[in-house]
Amino acid sequence: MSPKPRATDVKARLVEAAIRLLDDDGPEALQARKLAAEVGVSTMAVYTHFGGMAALVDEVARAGFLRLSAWLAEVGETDDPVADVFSLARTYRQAVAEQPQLFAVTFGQSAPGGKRATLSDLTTEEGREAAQEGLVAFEHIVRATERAIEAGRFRPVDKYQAASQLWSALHGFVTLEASGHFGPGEQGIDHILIPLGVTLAVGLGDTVDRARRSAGAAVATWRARNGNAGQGGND
Amino acid sequence: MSPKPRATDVKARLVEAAIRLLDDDGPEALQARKLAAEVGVSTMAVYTHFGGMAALVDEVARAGFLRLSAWLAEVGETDDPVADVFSLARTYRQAVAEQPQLFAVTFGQSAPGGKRATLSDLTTEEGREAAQEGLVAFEHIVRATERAIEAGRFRPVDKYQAASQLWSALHGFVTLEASGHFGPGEQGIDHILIPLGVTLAVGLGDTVDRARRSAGAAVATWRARNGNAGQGGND
DNA sequence: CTCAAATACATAACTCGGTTATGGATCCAT
DNA sequence: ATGGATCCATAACCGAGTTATGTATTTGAG
Repeated sequence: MSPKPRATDVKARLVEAAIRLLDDDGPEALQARKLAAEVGVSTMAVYTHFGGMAALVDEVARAGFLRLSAWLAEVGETDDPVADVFSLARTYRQAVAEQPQLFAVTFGQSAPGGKRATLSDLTTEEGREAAQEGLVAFEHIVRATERAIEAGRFRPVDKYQAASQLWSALHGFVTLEASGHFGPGEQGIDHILIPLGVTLAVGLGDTVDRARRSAGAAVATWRARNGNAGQGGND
Repeated sequence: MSPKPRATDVKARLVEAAIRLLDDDGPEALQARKLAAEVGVSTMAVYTHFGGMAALVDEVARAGFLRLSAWLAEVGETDDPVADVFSLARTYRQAVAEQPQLFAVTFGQSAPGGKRATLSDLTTEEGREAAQEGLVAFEHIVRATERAIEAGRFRPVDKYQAASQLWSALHGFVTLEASGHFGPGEQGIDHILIPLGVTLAVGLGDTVDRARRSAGAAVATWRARNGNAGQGGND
């Protein structure tokens, strides 16, 4: 009745191979034949486990969100919620910068086959799950925003509304930076992202002075945690 | 020596058909055979005029930027530069909302074949031209920002830097909205985009009061120009 | 322990879509 | 008019997703 499938890990290995090949060789590496060869199985494995390439790609997208959520979760909370917002932004950006191909898929910018119109009308079940994971990542921003409001740094507006503003700005920056605007390396961070964060914080109610100090605190935290590289670093 | 090619318009007709089919049938309609059939030629026309589908798609992307630039140019300038920023944002959003498929291609979110890693390493000549057109669209935002600084509404920061902040936020909002977040219809505009604009304006130096008035003025201008629909409009 | 059902997967063929090879028709300059 | 180049129709090629089919292996039941 319920012949539990053998505990092989072919499914997981396919996704792992997909992510690895994706970052190494670009989106065109996301091919059933290549992945199957990499894992050492036939292309049929893709269909028994996923039903098709689309679902496998959605699973890769979901993996991106999961990785992002995990990374954002590591940021943690300090007693300066605005600094935490900056840290979340820096982390979000770093994740995308380190695995641009993966997040291009995750954000639907590079769907092999040109599918995926909007996140709302996703076809596969895996796709809907991926969208859910995206909301989990968003929750981290909501939390920090909420604390900033509670701390009196932001005006008492709806936290989801304020968080959506921050998310829009952050996501837009990351997207445009990944597209090549704002120059290579860390340029965009100093010239655009941090000033953008200050602008938003001030616009949401913080003072210029406190916002700048929080930005500086986040930078210090970042350097302490990731080494003070990134000066001449080309990523 | 210079056998000027016959003045047929097959090339333009192919791009037009691509845009039309794209909006009607989605990205999967961007196929050499479908386009050729639509125009009434063979697939070879794609290769004589573009060299391949990739270049044709880049031309479609460029058409999106051109359309966006043209639309933004129509906004014009009033004596309230901050209101003009709101109007530009509203227009930018509207263009994407009306032709989401086109701009998904333009912004590289839906490249048939899964190409296009970053805008910086575009392969085809058309692709580079498309990127150039994107900068033209950006210039409209720079102009309005510059005038806002000159008018004393924004602090005297670098206009490109300030405009990049606005652009990031705007582009992020539009992208996320097109992905289905912020709900359908005009919801996102009232709940997120306009508050986001106020936040940014205030953060850049404007007062809350003046920023809100400018937002209101832009809304009034928009309604006057496009009819006061959009109340229950589902786009 | 045996057996039936279901799962996992190999092999190979099918389909669709981008691309290329080839040849003919048309247009322009000389 | 004629040579060369462009445009494009026909048809074949090729890569990649998918499907058809068969087999082995695992699982649960008796």
